[in-house]
Amino acid sequence: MNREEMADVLEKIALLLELKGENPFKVRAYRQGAETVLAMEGDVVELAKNDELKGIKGIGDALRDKLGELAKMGSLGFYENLKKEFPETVFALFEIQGLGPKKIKAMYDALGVDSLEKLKAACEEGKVAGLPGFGAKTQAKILEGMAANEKFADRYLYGSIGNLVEGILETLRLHPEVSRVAVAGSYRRAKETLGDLDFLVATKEGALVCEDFTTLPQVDAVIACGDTKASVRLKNGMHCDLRAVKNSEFPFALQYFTGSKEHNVALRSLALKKGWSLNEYGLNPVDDSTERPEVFEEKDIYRALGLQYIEPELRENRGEIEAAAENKLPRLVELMHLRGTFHNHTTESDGHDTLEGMVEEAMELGLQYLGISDHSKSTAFAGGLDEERLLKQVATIRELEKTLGGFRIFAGNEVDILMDGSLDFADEIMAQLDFVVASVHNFGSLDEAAMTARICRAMENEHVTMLGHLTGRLLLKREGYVVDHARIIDCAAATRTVIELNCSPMRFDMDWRWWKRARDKGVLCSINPDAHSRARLHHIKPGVAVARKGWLRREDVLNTRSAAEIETFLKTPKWER
DNA sequence: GCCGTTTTCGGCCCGACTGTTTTCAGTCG
Repeated sequence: MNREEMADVLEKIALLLELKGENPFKVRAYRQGAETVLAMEGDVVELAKNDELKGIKGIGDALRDKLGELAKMGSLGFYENLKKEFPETVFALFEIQGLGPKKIKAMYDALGVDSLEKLKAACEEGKVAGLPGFGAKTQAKILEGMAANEKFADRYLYGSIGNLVEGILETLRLHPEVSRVAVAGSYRRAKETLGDLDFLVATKEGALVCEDFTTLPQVDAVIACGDTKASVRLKNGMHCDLRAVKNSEFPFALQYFTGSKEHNVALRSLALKKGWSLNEYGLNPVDDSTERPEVFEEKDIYRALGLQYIEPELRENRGEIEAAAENKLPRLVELMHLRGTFHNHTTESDGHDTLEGMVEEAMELGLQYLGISDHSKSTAFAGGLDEERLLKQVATIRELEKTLGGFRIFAGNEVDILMDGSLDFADEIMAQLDFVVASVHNFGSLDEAAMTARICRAMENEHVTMLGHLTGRLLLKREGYVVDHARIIDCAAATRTVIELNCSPMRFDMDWRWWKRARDKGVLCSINPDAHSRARLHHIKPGVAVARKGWLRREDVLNTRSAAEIETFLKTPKWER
């Protein structure tokens, strides 16, 4: 039983109680509890075992007992009983956009719908449209939602599985028969969503390492296990492969299994032109006239082909091979370059941690400054601040900052962009802030022209420092607003507005595919975690990887600048930045 | 089920949007 599994049980209880029509506040207490378990400090499993959760906000007597039972016994009687009332397959129904507990319950009671299969059949037979409160449009929306889910099926968020990957890597590294270890595939390329995981080891004992791999605690089921390859399904449902190769083959296998397919095809055809045949085992001369190059690491393969080393994040065949041939690859930004970060929430709006807690974590991360931007008043569901609370928060920040020995807190706000592109606060209020993140949170169904114009109008405001989560997308869940990226980038360049790379794992918004264009137009990026808890400040790490994927260099990222440089930047009139 | 400088009961974030209705229920954020 680990932290994630404990949180998952509470989350599932919340769903089942909802389905039973329980008091919505009780449901929320369980959901809140799941959040708390995920975000809280310390070893929550150990604390629960020893009944030391007293005083944790959001965990009361009932949840404390249940978490204790879970940690000690590995299961929870209350949950097991609850599960008996509905088949396991109902959980999948909640994943469909537009379906909530009431509708699911109505279909369950009237039609016996308790799985995706039965839901699909009921919709296709037109039975759903006939239920009271349902209609033809609802039925069509459900089918649409199911199609979207099938499209996204079995994919996972890059930013959410870092710990899982590190854990597996660590175990493989410790194996006595393993000399080299790497994670390859789309994870290594920092793709925002992943279908599976690929690990690679160099070993002389392939069969043994493969066998041991299948017994990792993260493994749920073994699909295949041979001398050079093992395939498993992990406990989170992810498909995961291990490849075992000889040490001399390792660089070739790493290059090959990192991909992308498109990059590899282009690379192999380049190799052929130079008289080599490249595959996952080696670089071989097509005829006997050429001598075999010495290859010890991946870099040597690229060198042998007359290329600069291409960082994994760039391997999408989007111009990186041509750039490498001309020695024109960018020197990419690195995590150690970050000096601070903007766009973070506190308990003043919908964050889970206090201002002090967030600052403490930022200091722990080695940052020099932190930007605080809670929600503005229009985002009422998130406890958005009105003018009075905002200015009070600014005063609190100024006072706290004096006690921090030079650590800077920049006082800002995530100000709502209203329907017409005007902003949630008047200019004279925003003028009292150090920075403003302007974001869209509603009217997501505006058409492309209206949404683009709305966002551009917001950027034209002199107080808007940066644009938050450009498309509002939620990866694997919801497409973003339809916007004209090119026009917005042009507008950002013209108005000297920074664009955020929101590195919440479900966002990574603006998308990496647009950053090179923005960079070339002189638009600055801010790598922002949009952290709603101190733990989520750590998302700047996958954020940097995705920024690298967008070809961004240190100088393209605002928050690689020192606190003093930021101070100057923010004090300079926007149009002169 | 949680919480408390109105503290052991009675609140608990609430507005927009959609599709179903003819004034509202369900979902989302």
